[in-house]
Amino acid sequence: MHNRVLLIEDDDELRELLARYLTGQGFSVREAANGRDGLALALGQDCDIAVLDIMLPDINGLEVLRELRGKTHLPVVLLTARGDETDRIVGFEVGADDYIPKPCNPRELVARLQALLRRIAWDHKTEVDASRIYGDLRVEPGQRRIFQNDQPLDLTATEYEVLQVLLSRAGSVVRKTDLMQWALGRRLEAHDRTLDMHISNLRKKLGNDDPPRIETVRGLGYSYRVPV
Amino acid sequence: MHNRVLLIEDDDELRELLARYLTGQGFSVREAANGRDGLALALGQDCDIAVLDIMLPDINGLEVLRELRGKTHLPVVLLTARGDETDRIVGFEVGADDYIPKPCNPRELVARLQALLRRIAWDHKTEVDASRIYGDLRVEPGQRRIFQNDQPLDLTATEYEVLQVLLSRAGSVVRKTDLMQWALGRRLEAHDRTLDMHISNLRKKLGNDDPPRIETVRGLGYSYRVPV
DNA sequence: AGGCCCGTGTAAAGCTTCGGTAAAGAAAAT
DNA sequence: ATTTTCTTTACCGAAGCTTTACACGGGCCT
Repeated sequence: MHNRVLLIEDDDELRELLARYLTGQGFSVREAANGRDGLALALGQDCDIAVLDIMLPDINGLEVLRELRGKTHLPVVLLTARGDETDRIVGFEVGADDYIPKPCNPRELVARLQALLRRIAWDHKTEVDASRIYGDLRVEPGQRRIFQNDQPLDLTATEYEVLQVLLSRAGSVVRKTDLMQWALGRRLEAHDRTLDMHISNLRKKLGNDDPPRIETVRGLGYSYRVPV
Repeated sequence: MHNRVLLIEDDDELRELLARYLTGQGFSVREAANGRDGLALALGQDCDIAVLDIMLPDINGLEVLRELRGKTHLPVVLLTARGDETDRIVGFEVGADDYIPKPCNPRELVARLQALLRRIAWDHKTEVDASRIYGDLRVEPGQRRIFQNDQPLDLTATEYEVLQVLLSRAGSVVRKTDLMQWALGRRLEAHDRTLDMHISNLRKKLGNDDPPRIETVRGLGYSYRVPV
């Protein structure tokens, strides 16, 4: 639940289909349409697992993977054309953790992502557990705690999720419907004020600064003000 | 290198073919032609990874896997009939790490085995049998005992498992469902309070300190407070 | 400008789910 | 058979999620 997937796939239609499906399954998805962007995002520490198409317009997927492996152990699932055995084998050799042939079944993709994440959880301590810092806040995913100037904030489970999502996208606007899906795991229905309440409570716990750390973007959602 | 693979497959021809190929690739192979033998070998601690056919003459492969998961985290690659999607998804849910459709390409099998082993090698650093110390507690896996200030705690088998899992992840939150699976060897069903009871008893035996050594993370699980 | 609608902030109340633990029953070990 | 351990049942209190209600304010229309 609440894992962050990076989707590197140039086919817009497929990418958006998968993104929608993964989001519906509780993943927080970020997307890249080419190798360069994908690589940048993957190195940005803001995802737990990557799905990487081999056929990309700029850099070859395998090259992206090789590049990535020089710097991180981020788990990677390759998307390959069905039957292209060579790519597969090379992919594994370069350090992929899994591959799925295209056209792929989304349910299977989810199952594989979860199997991989579970295996990592068992074996312990990878990037998934690494702490992330945003200004005076520090997120400790292992403890599921967030510290402000090294003082743990007393957050409820939901508040932790909401804030963690906002932080992982610090500086950009998170739409309410997405925030709902990622942090609460369900659809935003009309007249549902739940999210507003959690935001309100979070602001209180973060200290009601001016300007507020969590900015309201009317009609859209919220955004954590990027720390200097 | 020289990893030990357990091959559980009833088709003699296929099994021997794979065995020969894997051996040629530098694996040390042991074989089982049915679920019962396979299970016994898998629990014998003498292998690093297992390849498990779903269709077996005696016990269903998924059943073998479920049984196995109660006791060990041994990585398992499932062999399934091509296209049988249900088996796959169920397989992942029961805790498989990967699957390959039959008829399978041996090169791909090797690639997948190696990807899995590599992932584990990265993540896995701790030795299994060494005693570990957490503050005033000392875990002796050999004796299956835990000492507090060099006094052995009088724990039951289950309590030992629960505490040992919590300790091995000290400082991180362990989800109830995982704790159940790892320590009790079965799935957490709704309204099952067994785990809560063991925690309650453990707290009593550890001395009901304040703040408690075993913290409750509401809605998620428990976490052993990391000693200073 | 005035009025209206809609989205938002937040206090307070309602309600559900979750967790602690005692006690009883079932199962396993001795 | 007896003891130990594990599981189930039941009850309670508390945590925290959601709903309700009302207030505020911006944007838009006339």
